[in-house]
Amino acid sequence: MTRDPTMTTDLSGDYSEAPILQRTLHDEVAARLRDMIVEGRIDPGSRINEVQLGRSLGVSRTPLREALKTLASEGLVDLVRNKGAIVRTFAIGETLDMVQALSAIEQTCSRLACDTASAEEIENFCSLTETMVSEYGKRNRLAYFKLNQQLHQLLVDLAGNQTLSRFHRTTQEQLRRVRFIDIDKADIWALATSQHEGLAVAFRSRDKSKMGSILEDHLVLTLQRLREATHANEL
Amino acid sequence: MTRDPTMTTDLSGDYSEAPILQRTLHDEVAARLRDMIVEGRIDPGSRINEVQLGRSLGVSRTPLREALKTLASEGLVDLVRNKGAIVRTFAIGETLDMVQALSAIEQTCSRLACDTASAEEIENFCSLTETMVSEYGKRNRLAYFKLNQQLHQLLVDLAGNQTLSRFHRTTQEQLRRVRFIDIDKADIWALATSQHEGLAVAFRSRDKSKMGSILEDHLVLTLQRLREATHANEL
DNA sequence: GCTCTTAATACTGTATACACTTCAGAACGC
DNA sequence: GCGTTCTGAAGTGTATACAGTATTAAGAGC
Repeated sequence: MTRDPTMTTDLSGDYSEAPILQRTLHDEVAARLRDMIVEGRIDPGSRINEVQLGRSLGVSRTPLREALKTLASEGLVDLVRNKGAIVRTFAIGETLDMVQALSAIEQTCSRLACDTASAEEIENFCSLTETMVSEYGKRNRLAYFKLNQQLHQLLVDLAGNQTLSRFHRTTQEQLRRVRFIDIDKADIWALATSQHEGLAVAFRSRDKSKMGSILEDHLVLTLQRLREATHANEL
Repeated sequence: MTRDPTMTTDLSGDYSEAPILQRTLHDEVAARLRDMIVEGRIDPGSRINEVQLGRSLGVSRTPLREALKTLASEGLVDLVRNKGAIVRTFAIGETLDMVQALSAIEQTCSRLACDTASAEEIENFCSLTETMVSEYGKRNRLAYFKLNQQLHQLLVDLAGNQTLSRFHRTTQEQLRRVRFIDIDKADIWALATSQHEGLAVAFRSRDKSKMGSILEDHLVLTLQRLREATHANEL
């Protein structure tokens, strides 16, 4: 018996699924590094000095190196033999690729979700949309942004395909790097919001092709926004 | 100057892009492990003993653990604190998810490729298809199988979206685990082959919707095949 | 002054050592 | 006999040590 028996009896109800989340050091380090890279606190293209970074994080090289392997798999750094980890520079093209990929997943999933989602789930989606619209009404960018991301992910999740959900999640995560280039112009913001409203309506009537075309429009809008932003502000 | 000058002058032509491929130990180990898992040489669900496996591979725990982090990111193993790496068991549902995801990518990419691929590239695709069909004529399963995989990947690559290509590649790689469940029945094999022929024709005329519907049929066929196979042979 | 060579330094790649957790079985009480 | 506690072994998590490679700077030759 590894746990305190009193605890065990306390939990004897049905709490067995509690995740508890005991992170290891390399997990923690990976998370920290991910943030640092994504938020641009480490220059893209720069090499990562393991001893230096390890010291600043207060860990030895071992968990740090393990974390770097994870980040490499996620495409955030490149690993070069005898040079170590190099923070990956995202070409504009790659960003557009990622956005396009996200949209492709969402379009596929919207079709699937029309078949598989329960009425309750769809209502949930719609009410979340409403919340977002109301945040738009208040011009609350941060709340809007978070809800927006949540909605896109929810749409994908409702298709019930774990593989696609995972891919969508990691890609979206990586895009945090460029997400500060966000809704600049009021008219574009308004348009995006109305698209979301349309999406919810189409979802409620399980209209696959309508959802598809709205998402396609949404993609075009995003790409355009990105291209404009990147002209001024080279990544 | 790090290299022997005579070498440098020898290479002064235009060989600078040679990949050379100096793998590190953890890369090598990751590749080996990937194969072992994918080919079922390590039982799904079993824990991986680091010292034991390291000894059998002739490496210390350090590169082995680093390799495991990579495999974990790829979803081949789960990492549990104080228990180490556990070979992931693929539920049937997850396999179906992956197949569906692959098809979704392919459908999206076929549409994109119709716009972006050059005539030459399309011809290349068509001739590869012909090669595969001729292998089908000889009932050469292995060659057929390889070409089949190549064709699917090529179609995706022709869309020119790195993100989608990468995802397609890793997912296909993971599916090697269940690919031994392959074309059992002659009629299904014939049907799949004819679908490929149709795909090439449609691609030549850049007929997006035709390609989409063929790929959808192809998916249905694959799913059906998988379901039948998995009924008999539980994974 | 410039280039090439060479030596020293810094840093990565790998192995080993130590600490802590988990698990299994023995010892013990009842 | 059954359950509980303790103890030891086994194994993972992390830190450190060592080896080999790249890079920088100094020096020699011209």
